[in-house]
Order: sequence, then structure tokens, then C-alpha cells
Amino acid sequence: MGKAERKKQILDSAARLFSSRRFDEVLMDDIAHEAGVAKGTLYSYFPDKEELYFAVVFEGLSQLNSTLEALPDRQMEPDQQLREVMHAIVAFLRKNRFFFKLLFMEDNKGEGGRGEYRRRWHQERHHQMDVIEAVLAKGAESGVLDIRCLHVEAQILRGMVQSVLHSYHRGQVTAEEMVDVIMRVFLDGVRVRP
Amino acid sequence: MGKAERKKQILDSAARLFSSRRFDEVLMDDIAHEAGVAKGTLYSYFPDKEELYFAVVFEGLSQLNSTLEALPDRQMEPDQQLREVMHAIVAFLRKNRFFFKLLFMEDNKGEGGRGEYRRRWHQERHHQMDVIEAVLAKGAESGVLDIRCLHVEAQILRGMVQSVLHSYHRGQVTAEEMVDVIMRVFLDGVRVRP
Amino acid sequence: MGKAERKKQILDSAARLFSSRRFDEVLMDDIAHEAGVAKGTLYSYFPDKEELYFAVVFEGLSQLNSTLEALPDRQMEPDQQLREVMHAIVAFLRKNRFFFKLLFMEDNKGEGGRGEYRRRWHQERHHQMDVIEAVLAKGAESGVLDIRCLHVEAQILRGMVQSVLHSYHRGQVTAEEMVDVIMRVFLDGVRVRP
Amino acid sequence: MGKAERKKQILDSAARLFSSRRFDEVLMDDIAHEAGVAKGTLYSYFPDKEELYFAVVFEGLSQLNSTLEALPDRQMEPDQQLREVMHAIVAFLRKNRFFFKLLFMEDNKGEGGRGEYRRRWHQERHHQMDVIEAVLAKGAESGVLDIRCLHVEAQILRGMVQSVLHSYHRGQVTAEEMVDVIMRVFLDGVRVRP
DNA sequence: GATGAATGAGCCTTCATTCAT
DNA sequence: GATGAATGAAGGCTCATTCAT
Repeated sequence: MGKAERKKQILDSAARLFSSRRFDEVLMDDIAHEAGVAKGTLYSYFPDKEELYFAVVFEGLSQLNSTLEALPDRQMEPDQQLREVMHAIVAFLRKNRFFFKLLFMEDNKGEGGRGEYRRRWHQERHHQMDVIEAVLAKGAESGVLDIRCLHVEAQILRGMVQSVLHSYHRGQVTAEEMVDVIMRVFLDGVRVRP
Repeated sequence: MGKAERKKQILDSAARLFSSRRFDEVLMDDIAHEAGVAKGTLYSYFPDKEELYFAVVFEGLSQLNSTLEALPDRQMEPDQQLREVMHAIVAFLRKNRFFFKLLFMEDNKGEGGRGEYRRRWHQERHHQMDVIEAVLAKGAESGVLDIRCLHVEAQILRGMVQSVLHSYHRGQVTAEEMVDVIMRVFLDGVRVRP
Repeated sequence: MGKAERKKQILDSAARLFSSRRFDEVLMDDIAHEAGVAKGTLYSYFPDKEELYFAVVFEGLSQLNSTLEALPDRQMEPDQQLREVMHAIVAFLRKNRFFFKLLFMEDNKGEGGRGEYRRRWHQERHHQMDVIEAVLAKGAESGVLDIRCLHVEAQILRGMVQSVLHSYHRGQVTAEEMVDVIMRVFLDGVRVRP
Repeated sequence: MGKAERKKQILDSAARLFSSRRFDEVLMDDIAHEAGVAKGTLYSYFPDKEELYFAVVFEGLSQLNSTLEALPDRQMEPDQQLREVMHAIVAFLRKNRFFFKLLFMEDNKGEGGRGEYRRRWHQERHHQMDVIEAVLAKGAESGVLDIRCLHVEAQILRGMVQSVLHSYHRGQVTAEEMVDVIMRVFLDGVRVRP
């Protein structure tokens, strides 16, 4: 079997487990078993449990970033473009349910631990926010969106994505429907206008 | 020293530590040291580390719930009432920064682990959502809010609180200002209307 | 039980085991069992197996050095004084059979491994050779001994001690008898003179 | 490549490594790398690591024994003959620096471990001592040497060889010079005679 | 009741050994 | 026969938990 293939297999199994149990509740034995390899094999792909964990996290993050970067920069209305970005994120996180959990687990983690990784995490995570912020900024410039504090509105959007995914995750709701909800509330709010 | 006092001291120390490091990175020694008691003492207040952890989590959750229940049920416009509820939540989480992290960590945790606690967690957490949903429902009934799927809009609000706290956490922003942002976006959205 | 007492107990047990089996053949479990403590206890006295090993070695070495330093500096013939030093060494090594083996094992170890310890070993070991060399030098000055290369003659003496202990170790020979042999051969050689 | 040639290559590499690091610090990987073969290959020449180690040790020992056996039995004065034997030993150990260490490491090893090998080791080692003892005995018979306890004097000689090699090992001293020192001290001692 | 030294179950990690290529 | 990726037994070490003081 190809090395890359096997590495992917391990990362997937680890993602599955790490996303549903605490770090200390996931045994290297479990991961090995889930991946269908011997425990020792894990160590020829990752130096230790900690690194495997971070590899899982960063693997997901860069896939998400790649997805966003691959988005065509077609000319379109800012709200249309925002919808596209949202759709890409929501679709990705729906397909990668395990990563979804890890993503928000990491987001809420304290500053303790390996500063090295915290730093890299925030950096990569910013990349994403940048994409969102860029669209919002364009909308603001063209007078379509009322953005008061770019960073905060972008974060709010992120929070909405998280909570919508959270509340719909067990249902049979499509990505489109989720995006509809997000766009409606974010763009127009819930207040009935006279 | 009063037993209750000491117990509180332990819970606080544990909250501080659990909110900034992984469960397995927080040692009973650390907690004891932080709380200024001997390790063995922890065990006369809590049966084991796991229970201490859940005690911390549920302690925070019930305080938040108490805060919400204590809210006077004065007659007022639904949006005013929503603002009050939001303010109570935001103010509480600002004051209990450690619990804020734990709260959202737990929210994003998988289904693994002690089902017993997961169940109780969701139940208590629901209590909170119920308060929010009640206000939203009232607003919908009175024709002021356009609520399509109560549960989802409530979750969105929750996500917004989380992300606003997240993005403002290091700044010198008041709870009022945070609520302003949340209310503005949630009620009216960011689209500029002609 | 006193901490020092327990530490001594561990060092002794470890010495006993390390002197009769390869490092990797001695399990921490074995040492704990031999010392009558739990495995974990070992780690509150020594940071790891390696350090415990070196502690054993250096403990022996400093005891030997102390013994030599405690030797009175009475005025006496160089050969008498040499005999005293030899006797002290031989007696010590007879009483500390386990250390005897470790001592010479370490002497013949390669340069690999923690340079830190190799350095310290050679330094402490030198201390001993210095004592021997001092006596030989005095003998040379007073014209009693024909020393051509102080360092080498001292080493030879050391080699003789080792081999005499080695060959007599299972017998019922006293330290005095061993020293007699050493002194006879070292001072006069085995050639019959006309 | 010839099998014998490759086996020699492996033994040499192993000797080099085993003589400078602890058994457990020498990995089969290291040996394979040093010998320029794959790890698996080691196992087609030696059943396991332990056996490879003993093969190294016994290989050295039999070479030394062969060297001694090859010594011509010419008629000569006992001290001359002793000098020849010493020279053979010293020269061999100088040329086989790695084995020199292993030799004395093994000598000082405890009784633990595979009794099988310990027994064989002592037996083979005795062979050597026998050669030395034979010469000493001849010297004693012819009244040239004052041997009191054949076995012990032989051991002393062995200790002297070890320590002289030890102290001179980094210098540029010839085997002849080493033997000179040994013979001088062993035969005549260091006491100045009136 | 509080303490913290001692305990030992449990898990991460290593590395000798195997075997499919 | 040679190779080196995969294996998994074994052991060092940690740390939650206990209990004698």
C-alpha cells in the first residue's frame, strides 16, 4: 500500500477518534486498531501521540483553507460571493464532521500547551477569517453591507456557521438550506420590518 | 475554614486550570497546589478527577442558569427582553472567563465518554436555550420577530455570543457594547437597506 | 522510614542487580521488588533508570574516595604507606563486592553515552589515582622506588588490585593476604635473584 | 559477495559498536547501517542480537587464542618466552582495540545471564591463562621465577596487561614498550635494591 | 480532618524480529 | 538472498488514588 494512502488512513482514524473522545481517552491502540495497522506503525508516520493529534488538526485546517483558496474569483455581487464562501465552508464541514468538532474544540482551547502549535493554529485559522473579511470588506466598500468592525462581524459569521452546523447536524438538512439560514439572519436579521 | 468555602476554592482553581489545558495536562497536584490544599484533600470533596471536572462544569452551568432565572419577568418589548437576557449571559461569561471556555469546550465535545454526564449536560444546557427560545417565541407571536425555526435561531444567537466574546475577549469592551453588536446583527442584519 | 534510609536501600538493591546483570536485563520492577518498594517510589528518589544507575556508580566511587581521604597521613616508610592505601582499597572492594564489579565495568566502558557522566567518572576516578600516585612519588623522591612513569605504574597497581580481587574473590582469602601478594609482586617482582 | 566476507564485516561492525556503547544502546539498525547491509540480513547470519553479541566476543577470543597457539615453542629462557607471549597478547589487543574493551567488559560481568555462555567464556578464557601459567610454571621449575600461587600470579599479569593498555591506549607507544614496562615490573618490581 | 509519601494500574513508546516483495 | 516496512511484546514512566500519620 502507498505510504501516503496509509498515512491518510491513520489521520482519518485518528480524526474520528479524537473528535469524539478526550485526548487522554483515545489510546494509540485504539487508533492503530481503527486504522487497521499495528501500534508501532503509527510511530513510523508520526513521532508521537501529540504530533499525530496536531497533524490531524492541521490536516483538516489546510484542507479547508485549500477549499477556500480554490474558490473562483468571479465577478459577482458581494452577497452572492459571501454565499459562495459560506457554502464552501459549510459543505466542507458537513463532509468532515470529525474535523468540524476538532476545529471548534481547538478554537476554544486555552493558551496553555505548546505555544508553537497555538501560534501556528491561530495563523492558519486567520487565513480563513481573511477570506471572509475580504468579502465583507468588498461589500462594505460597495455600500451593500454595513460593516462596523470587520473583524467582529467576520467572527460572528463564523459563530453562526458553527451553531447552525451544530443544531442541524443530526438532521437531513442540505448545505444549501444551512447557508440560506445563515445568509438570511446575517444579512437581514430576524426583526420584522414594517 | 468553612467546608463550602474550601470547596469553592477548589472548584475555582480547577476551573482556572481545566479551562486552559487539556484534561490530561491538568494534574491533581496542580489543582491542589493552585487551591492551596494537599492533594488528598481534593478527594474528601470530590470522588475523583472526572467528577471534579464535571462538578466544575455543572457548577458554572447552574450559576448561569440561576442568573437567567433570576431575571425579572417585567413586561417589556420582546427585543428589550432579549437584550436583557443577552446582557445577563454576556456579563456572566465575561466575569467567568474560565467557565466561558469550558462551556464551549463541552458544547463541542463528542458523544463519547460518560453518557450519564452528556445527558445531564445537554439537559441543563437546554434550560438556557429554553429561556432564549421563550423570548424569541414571544417576539414571533407578537409579530415583531421573524422566527422560522425557533431552535435554530436560538442556536445562532448562542453562536454569536460565543464569537463576540471570543473576538473581544482581550479588549476593553464592555458587556453593553458586546450586546449592542449582537442585537444589531441578530435583529437587523448587516445589509444596508435602501 | 527515613528518606535517606530508603534511598540507601534502593541504591543497594540497584547495585546488587546492576552488578550482576546487563543494564537492560535489570528491570525497574526488579529493583523495586528487591528494595521492597513500589516501582513508582523509585522515581521519587531518582529521575530515571539511567540516573539511578549513575547514582549507584558514583555513590560507590565517593565512598571509596572518602575511605582513602580518611587515611591518616602518619609519617611512615613509603612502602608501608603504600601498603596502607592498598589495604584500604582492597578492604573496601571486598566489602562492596557489587561495587567492585560496577567499578571495573565502568572503567572499561567506551566513550559513547552521556559525556557528562564519562567526564565526571574520569574526574572522580582520578582522585583515587592521585592518592596512589602521591605515595609512589614520595617513594621515588626518597629513592626507595624506581618509578619511571608515575601514571603508568599507578595504573599497573590498579590493574593488580583488580586481578587479585578477581582471582581470589570466591576464596576465603583475607584482605591482608591479598595486599601481601600485591606488594610482593609490585615491589620486588617474581624473578628470583641470585 | 562472499558469505564469510560479509559475516566478518558484520562481526567487525558489531564489535566496534558493542565496545563503545551498552548492549541496549546498540541497535540492530545501527549494526546493519555500520555494516552496510539491511537489518534483515543480520538475521541470516545470526539468530538474534544476543547471539550476535556472543559471536563477536567469541570471535575475538578465539583469534587471540589462535595467536597464542601459533607461537613457536622454541627453546628459550622462561623470561624470554614470557616476553613473547606478552608481546603476542599486547600486539593483538592493540590491533583489536574494540575487542580489548569487550574482553575486559566480559571479564567483569556478573554471573547472571545465559549460564551457557558464561561457562564457555570462562573455559575459553582459561585457555589463555593456561598458556601464561605454563610459561610461569616452567620458569618456576627451572628456578628462575618465584611463583607462589600460579593462578594468582597469572591473573596479576593479566591485570597488568589490561592496565598498561588502558593507560597507554591513546598515546603513540609501541607494543614493545608496553611489554618492557610489564616485564620490568612483573619480573623485578619497582623497589630500588641497594 | 488534612497531609503527602507510597502505590501500582495503565499507557506510550521502543526496537528486536519477521516476512512479503 | 537481500530488503526494510510492519509488527507487537515488553518495559519505562506517569499520575490518580490511597492511607498511615
